[in-house]
Amino acid sequence: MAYWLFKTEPETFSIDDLAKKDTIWEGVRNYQARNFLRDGVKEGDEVFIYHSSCKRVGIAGIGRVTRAGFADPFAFDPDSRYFDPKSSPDKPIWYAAELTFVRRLPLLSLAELKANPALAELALVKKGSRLSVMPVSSAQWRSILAMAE
DNA sequence: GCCAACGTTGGC
DNA sequence: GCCAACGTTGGC
Repeated sequence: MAYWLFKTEPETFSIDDLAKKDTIWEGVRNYQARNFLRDGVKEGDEVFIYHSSCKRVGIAGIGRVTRAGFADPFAFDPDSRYFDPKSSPDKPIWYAAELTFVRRLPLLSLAELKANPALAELALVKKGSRLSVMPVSSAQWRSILAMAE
């Protein structure tokens, strides 16, 4: 089983929303993140949910992948803001995953995460990183969970 | 709201 | 293939 970190703007979709309802993580339109969704993310993997662009940025909880490696259906919907006419069901460009809620964590702020030397290699804390889907090693996962205790 | 960092686009 | 212009992300 692998671990990941997904970013979301809580005003759009938060850990509280995930707690209410399973969701398709759609609208990832960055090729590096797409590659992780297409090739890396598998059913059963666990995911830190990170709240970005808000008052308290940081890791807010955990989800689990219930379905992975399928084409992002929103790319085919002309009415969606994520519509991409270059993507088709035959040759999809964009991929999605489905998540279910596992649990909340006491918010681990970005500042705390940055201050932990064990997380220096985490893409999230690297300067200028804007990846919205990124891998988390099992060692990093354990370090972050330990911070939440 | 500002702006730095990064990704994408398109002219040449 | 280069690179300037533009758009987006995301912390502050």
